[in-house]
Amino acid sequence: MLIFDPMDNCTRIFADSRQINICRNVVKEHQQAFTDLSQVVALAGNEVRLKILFLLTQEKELCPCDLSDILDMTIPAVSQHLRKLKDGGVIRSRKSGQTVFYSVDPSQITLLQPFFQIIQEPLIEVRA
Amino acid sequence: MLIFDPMDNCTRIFADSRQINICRNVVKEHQQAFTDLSQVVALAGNEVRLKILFLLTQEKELCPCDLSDILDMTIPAVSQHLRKLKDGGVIRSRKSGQTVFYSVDPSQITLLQPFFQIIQEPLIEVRA
DNA sequence: TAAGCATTTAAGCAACTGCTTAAATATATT
DNA sequence: AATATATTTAAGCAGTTGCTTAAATGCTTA
Repeated sequence: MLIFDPMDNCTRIFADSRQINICRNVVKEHQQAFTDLSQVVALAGNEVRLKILFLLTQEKELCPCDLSDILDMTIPAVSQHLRKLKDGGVIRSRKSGQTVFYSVDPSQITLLQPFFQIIQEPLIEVRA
Repeated sequence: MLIFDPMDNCTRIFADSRQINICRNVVKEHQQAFTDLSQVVALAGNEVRLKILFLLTQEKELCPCDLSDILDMTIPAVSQHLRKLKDGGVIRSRKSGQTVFYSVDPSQITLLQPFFQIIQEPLIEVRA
C-alpha cells in the first residue's frame, strides 16, 4: 500500500542536487532579509496603502483627515492602515496640536521609488 | 442628538481643499495602475512567493519539484503559489515532457530587481 | 495498455485582513 | 470646567489566504 508522502522528491533527470543545495543555503542565509522585506512589500501590496504611500511621497506629509478626504474612506479605516505602515517602519508621524502628520520614512524611499515610477508612467503594461 | 458620521470631514486649519482635490484627481487618474500594481506587489509580499521569485531570477528557471526541495514545502503548496504568480502575469511556464519549468516574466524584472538588490546586500536596514 | 512520475486541482480548515460602528483618548477652544 | 475636534482603539464580521490531504490529470516508458 502506498502512503501519500508529499515531501517525497521527484526523481527527475534535470535535478542538480548540488545546485539545489546551493539554493537552499542562499535562502537560509538571507532568511531574515526575506522575512523583513516580504513584510514591507506586503504592506505596499494593499491598494489603499499603496495609494497612501504614493500620496505621502508626493505631498511630503498628510494627516489622517486629509487621506480620508482624498481616498474617500472613513477615518478609522485610514487610521488602521497608517498604524500598520507605522508598525512596519514604512512611515513616520509628527504631532502638531491635535493633528498628526504622517510621512514616508526616508530609509524606505529607495524601495518605494520604483513603484511610483511605474504609477507615474503613462500606463506601461504591468502584466506582460 | 449627534449621529456618528465618519465621513464628516474635519475642519482643520491646514486643510488645503484645492490641493486635496488635485490629489483626488491624481489618484482617480491612475486608479487602474494602482489596482494592477498593488496586485503584483501583493503577490511578491508573501514570503514564500518572494523566495520563489528570487530563486527563479537567480536560476533562470525551476520546476515545482526543485522549488519544493529548496523551500522544504509540499509540492501542492508550491504549485498553488506558482499558479497565483502565473495568473498575475509575474511568471511564465514552459513544459518539457512531464516537467514544467517556470521563469520570471521578462516584463516584471524591472519591478522585482530592487527587491533582490536589497536581499543580496549585506542586510542594510530594511526597517528604518 | 498498464504503471510510474510530475504536476495540478479541489475540498476543508485555521488564521489573517480590512472594513464598520462605537467608544475612548488627547488636544484645543470657549 | 465644558464642549468641540482629530485621532486612535476595539469589537464584530464577512471575505480572503495558504496550508493539508486526497484525488485527478497528463506525460512517459515498459
